[in-house]
Parts: sequence; C-alpha cells; structure tokens
Amino acid sequence: MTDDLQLNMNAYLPLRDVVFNTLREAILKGELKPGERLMELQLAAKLGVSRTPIREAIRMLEQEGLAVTMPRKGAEVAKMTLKDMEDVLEIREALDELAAQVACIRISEEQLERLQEKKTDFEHILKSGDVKLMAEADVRFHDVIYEATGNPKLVNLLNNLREQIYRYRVEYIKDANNHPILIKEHEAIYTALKERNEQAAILAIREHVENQATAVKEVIVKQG
Amino acid sequence: MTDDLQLNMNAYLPLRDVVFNTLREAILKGELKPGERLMELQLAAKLGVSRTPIREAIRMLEQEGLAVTMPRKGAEVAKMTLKDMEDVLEIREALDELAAQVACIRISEEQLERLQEKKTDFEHILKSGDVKLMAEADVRFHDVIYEATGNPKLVNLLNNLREQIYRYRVEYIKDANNHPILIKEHEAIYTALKERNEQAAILAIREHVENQATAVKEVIVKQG
DNA sequence: ATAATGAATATTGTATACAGAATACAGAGG
DNA sequence: CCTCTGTATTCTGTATACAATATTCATTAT
Repeated sequence: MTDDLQLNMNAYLPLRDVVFNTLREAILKGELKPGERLMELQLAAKLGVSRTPIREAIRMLEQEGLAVTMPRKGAEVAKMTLKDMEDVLEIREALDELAAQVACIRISEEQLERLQEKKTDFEHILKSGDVKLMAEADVRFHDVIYEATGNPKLVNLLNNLREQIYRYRVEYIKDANNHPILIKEHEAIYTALKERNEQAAILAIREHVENQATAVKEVIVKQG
Repeated sequence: MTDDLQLNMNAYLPLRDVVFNTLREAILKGELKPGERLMELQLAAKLGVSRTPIREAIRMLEQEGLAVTMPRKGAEVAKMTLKDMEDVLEIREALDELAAQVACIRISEEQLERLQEKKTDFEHILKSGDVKLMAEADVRFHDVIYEATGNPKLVNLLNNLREQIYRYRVEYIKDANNHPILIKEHEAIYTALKERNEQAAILAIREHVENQATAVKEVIVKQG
C-alpha cells in the first residue's frame, strides 16, 4: 500500500464520501493494487479518521465493484480475472451502443459542438505524450455522449463500468500506434451523431469498444 | 411504517446483511413506501440491533437504488418518478436483449429443458390467481435465461433493474386480460432460444419488455 | 521433520457515546 | 395574524469501546 493517501477536506462532505473518493482514486490509479487488503484500522490511521467512515466507504466501493469483502475476513481491492473483464466488456458494449443510439436522437446542437471540441482536444493531447491527460480527454469526449442520452442512470452505469476497465485501459492509450485508429474512430462516432445516423453510430461505437476490449484483455492476460 | 419487521437469524451472516435483506424485502413488498424516511434509531430499535449495521445496510440499499440519502438529513425509500422509470426501462430493455442474444448462443440443453419446465409452471400458476406466486414464477422463467448467459455481472445488473420495477409490475400481472399475452410471449422466447435464433429471441424479448414497460408506466402515472 | 495445539495478537463485527446539524415549535415583536 | 427568532428535541455523523472471530507463530508430540 502506498503511504501518501491524503484527504481532501475543502467543502463539507460526509467523511464517508471523502474517504470513498480517496480510496476510489487510489484504486484507479493503481496505488492500491488488486488483491491488496483494505484494513480498517490501518486506513483509518492513515487518513486520520475513525473506522466508521472507512467501513461505510468500503460498502460503497463494494457497490462499485472496486472492492470485495469476505465476512469476518475483511475487504480487499477487487481482482479482475480475464473472465470478469470479458463479462464487464460484454455489458459495456451493449450499454455503449444504447448510449450512442439514444444520443443520436436526443443530442442537442450545443452538445454536438461540445463533442467536436472534445474530439479536437483529444487529438491535440495525443501529441503531448502524457498518458494521464490522454485518458482524461478521452473520458471527456465520451462523457458528452453519455450526457446527451438524458438518462442519468445510464450515465451512472457507464461510468461505473468504465471505472472497472480504467486500470487496464491505460496500456492501450499509451501505445502511439493506436493513436491514428482512436482518432479515426472518434471521427466516425462524431460524424454519425452529427448526421443523426443511428446505424452508423452504433457500428462506430461497437468497433471502438471492441478494439479497446481486445487490447484490455491482452493486458490482463499479460499481467496474469 | 409497518411495525412487524422481523429479523431472520438462522445462519451466521453479518447483521448488516440481515438488516439489508429485511429492509429490501420490506421495500419491495411495499411495507416501506416510497418517500418514507429510514430513521436509524427507529429501525435499530425495531430490529433489535444497533445503528451501525443499520447504517451499513442503508449504504447497500442506496447502491441498489432502493434508498436515497441526503447528507445530514438521512435516508428515505427511493421514489420513482415516471422519468426515473423510463430511464430504468430503457436500460433494462437493452440488457434483456443482450441476455437473450447471449443466452441463444450459450444456453445448454439442460437449461433449455429447465426453461420449458418454468414456462409451463408459469402457465399453470397463472390459473391460481395468486399474484405473488405468478410474479415469482415469472422471475424463475427469466432467471433461467439470465443464468444461461454465463455472465454473473449481467445477472446481477438485471436482478437489480428488475427489483426497481418489481413494486410496480405486480399490477400488470394482476390483470387476467394480460395472461394470454404473457403466455404467448414466453412461448415465443422459449422457441427462439430452442432454435437458437438470435434475431427472433431479441425481438421476442423486446416485445415482452416493451409491453411490460407500457403497463408499468401507466401504473406510475396513476399513482402520481 | 511434520503435524497438531494453543496462547497471543490482529482484525472485523457490533454497540454505545458524544458532537453538531436539522427540525419543530413556542413566544416575542411587528 | 403573520413572521421572525431562539430553544428544545430529534437525528445524523463520527469516534470509541467492547466482543467475537481469525490469524500467527511458537511449542509439543508423533
């Protein structure tokens, strides 16, 4: 476990939420590794709070699929087997296609402009070489589409699924060989939405997600 | 709030899980009504436990979408607006179609037999007039399909979505006019899976889910 | 050497205590 | 009569205390 976990105390938020966000970030960034135990007392000491908010945050992490707990044994960071990842990706593909399809109908002109903006942002940031920035720019592009569905529950689910993949997806973005493909795929998605062509949008998203899926699965296999 | 909540203490389970199951059942059965406050001390007294497991159970209910909490104000049973329900149904339709499609490929002969069995069970129970039994038989039929996907995360999500609809769906099953339709739709689903006809399976499920969706939305509108 | 045993320790599960925020309500002032 | 304000009360948020289980590791018997 890393020892520089630090709480973000600005606004008022119940500590359980602050702890939840902190642990969530740590897991996504890989500071807390899959299989690592989440011990209440240890975390409480490190974050300078009591066990109560830690326990509640752990229940929330469970809900996000980022932690797993065994009664009387405690919680640990969720491990992803290849099968787990395939299961997540299968769902994600279906819901991402749903999002694209729905967005095609409901997206506003303002949102289309924002999508184009995020698309070019992403293209520029790809040249920067900063993997973290690239991942974030990619997220912002897709967030516009998610938001355009007008379905907050769907947005929530998709963010959740993305989180579970996030840790492994970075490797795909890191490889510069994939950048032209990513740019083309985003272009195709944007164009389909702009023309409000449902079938094209679904196909474009499908290809995008499937390519990522293949890459992510390879990462998992390599890591064992 | 009803005053006959009672804990089920048989096997060893952390109290949070026992409390969670108890509250969950109470919400689904309508004993705890949408908008009703979930006060920790009150629930703790009623169930004979301390606030700690109650709080953890509430966090878990939040996760299932069955409760909503406002900081410093506490939790209440989630209300469903028409929009909320439409959002849930939109997702459910996509995932149910995914399940049907995947099941079409992966379902085993044994599972096909079980599906037929549950189908005829359902038909017989429809004649009994017991709404609760009917709902359960319907669940068992669809559970075979879910299980056949071999994707536990998908099963989990679908169960979760079904839960959120459950409270309102009963009204649809109650109406005997709908029974012949339900029987026909189950038949169509079963046949498509047996013949491993993906397109037919997707269409059959779509119609089934859409009919339910229409009915559920009407219930919500009536209830305000 | 290996397996079994059992204390010591670490860790989770549950209850309770205390602080602070939200709420309800009564009384004063307009 | 209404509104505002202050206070009592209720409830949540957090910390801590206590109980029960799991783990560890040394010791003993085979």
